[in-house]
Amino acid sequence: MNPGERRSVGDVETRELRYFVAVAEESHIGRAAERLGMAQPPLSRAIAQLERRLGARLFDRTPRGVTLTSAGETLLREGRAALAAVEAAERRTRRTVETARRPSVVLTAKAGASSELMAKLLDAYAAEPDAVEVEVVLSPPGHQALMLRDGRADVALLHRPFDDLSGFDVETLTVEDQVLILPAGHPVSARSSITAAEAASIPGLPLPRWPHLDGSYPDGPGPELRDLTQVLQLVRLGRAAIMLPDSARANMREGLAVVPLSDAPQVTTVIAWPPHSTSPAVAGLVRAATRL
Amino acid sequence: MNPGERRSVGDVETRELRYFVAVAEESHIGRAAERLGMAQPPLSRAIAQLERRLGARLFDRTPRGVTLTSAGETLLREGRAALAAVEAAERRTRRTVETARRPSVVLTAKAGASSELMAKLLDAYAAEPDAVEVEVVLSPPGHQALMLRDGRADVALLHRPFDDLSGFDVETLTVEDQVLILPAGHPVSARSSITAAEAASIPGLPLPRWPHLDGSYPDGPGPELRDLTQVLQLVRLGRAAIMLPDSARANMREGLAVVPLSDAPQVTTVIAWPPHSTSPAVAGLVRAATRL
DNA sequence: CTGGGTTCATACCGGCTAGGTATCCGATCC
DNA sequence: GGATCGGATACCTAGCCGGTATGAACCCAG
Repeated sequence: MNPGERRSVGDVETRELRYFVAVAEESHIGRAAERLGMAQPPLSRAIAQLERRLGARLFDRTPRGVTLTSAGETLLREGRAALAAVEAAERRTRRTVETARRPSVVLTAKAGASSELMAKLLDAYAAEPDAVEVEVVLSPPGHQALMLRDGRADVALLHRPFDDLSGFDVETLTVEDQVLILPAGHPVSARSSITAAEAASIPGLPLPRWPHLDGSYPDGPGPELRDLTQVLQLVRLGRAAIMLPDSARANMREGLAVVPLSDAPQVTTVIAWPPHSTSPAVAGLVRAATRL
Repeated sequence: MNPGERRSVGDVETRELRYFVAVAEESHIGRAAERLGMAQPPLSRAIAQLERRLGARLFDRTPRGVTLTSAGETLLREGRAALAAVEAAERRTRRTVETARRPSVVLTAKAGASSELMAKLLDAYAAEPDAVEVEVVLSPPGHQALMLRDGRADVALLHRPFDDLSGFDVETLTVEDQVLILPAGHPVSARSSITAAEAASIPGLPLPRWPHLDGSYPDGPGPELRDLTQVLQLVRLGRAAIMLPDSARANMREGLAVVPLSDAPQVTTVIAWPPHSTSPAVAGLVRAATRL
């Protein structure tokens, strides 16, 4: 074989994609190399080689690091999806032998939400004749879809419009309006309804900020929080307000008031699973969920 | 670094996936090696190594070749999807620089169908102010979804329930009933409707068989055909009948009769595109399509 | 039962390439 | 203008990937 053709154009390896994603996320080859546990020069070379192979400049080199070109942005988006798919293939293959020994199914849901729905779902499924063990993974908001994509979970409870449902098969479970939770006795709590825009600009009651998937926080005036109970405590103390789906009333204690939001999007809870799933346990969970 | 850990568990390369898929498809390591342009021993080793890494036996070795285990079937399904995703990442990245020079969008549709819809769509899109060149790729039935998945196309016209739409964003364009096309003058052509089961068992008029994605044909009595005009000719000659969506009447000539099918599933034509598409041309085509 | 054919596995070897170290170049900032 | 930071280049080493030769297990024919 011609040495120049040993690696035909159009044959990107996952290692290269991992390198690329690391560099893109760090915007810095040196730091990315450190994160990858390797030296900077080979990483520089690998990126350059990938750029040559793709016939596209992926980064603009600046004195402070590197920034993505538009081609790079495409590769970041698509490459992440591709890496998730490869990881999913790997995990699900491993899982196949595991579940053959002892059948089980991994269900993931947002920590601290849908607990009532979840309980009913688990009960309903457990009543099925061929029910297997359900491993429940409660992960931080927004991670459920990722876990489903990369094979760490078999089924997930997701929420429209917050989660990205693309690529999944879904079945709708509940649709709820959103409400604004604020301190009991606050003047606004007397109102019969409020708009999202108004809710976001109540003097002295900023909406809290939630972390992104990578752990960073958006800019804004509100407090940075990751825990729902923390937030509710803060609301009780008169330091914040928060928009939540209607079902959140269930977990509420004293000291809080509720005002319906007139124009906030409805929150849909769905059960989602990867397409082409062959697992009877997943099918059973979905069946149980839709029967609720 | 410890030599034994240079390649951490959980780090499958696309090359390995390609090897695995080839072996799975050939059910024969030697033939797969030939197809891959390599010798058999390294391929054997690569598969064994992959099995070790995944901790799962992927093939049962038989004296006549190899057969997939259940873990192998999982990896075949998931691995194909992962490879398509990697190829998509690569192609779309290349495409980004190409379309920056000269904007264009690749639309794929089933050869020999939807021609009227297609014409209207192209006209409607061309009328948009920022329309770009549309590269139409007519591919054999069933290939459209694949092309969309691996990045060879940007948008596709697909048909429920024939195409697998999972993983795509879609917008429904038309819904049609199916009809049975048979030779004019045939006794059955006098009926006002017919069931799919009846249509499949008309004496002397077998339904033709269509090739699978890999080019092989399903078993059955009907003729093996890949071309719609061929089929219609055969129908005219009184040698076959065929079930088609209602819109196929448009392309029909003399010598053919049409009987509505009472229980065949409706055929939905949709325009589909990969989720997270950032292409304004794709958005424009979708907009134009939904306005039809 | 025995010999040949088929198919995958093992043994061994060579070259490519991924990764390491040392160093350079270019830009920025005081 | 020197110091610093960050990426690129040069060069070397070793591991791995792929090739050839051969073994081992099984099937089938006679």
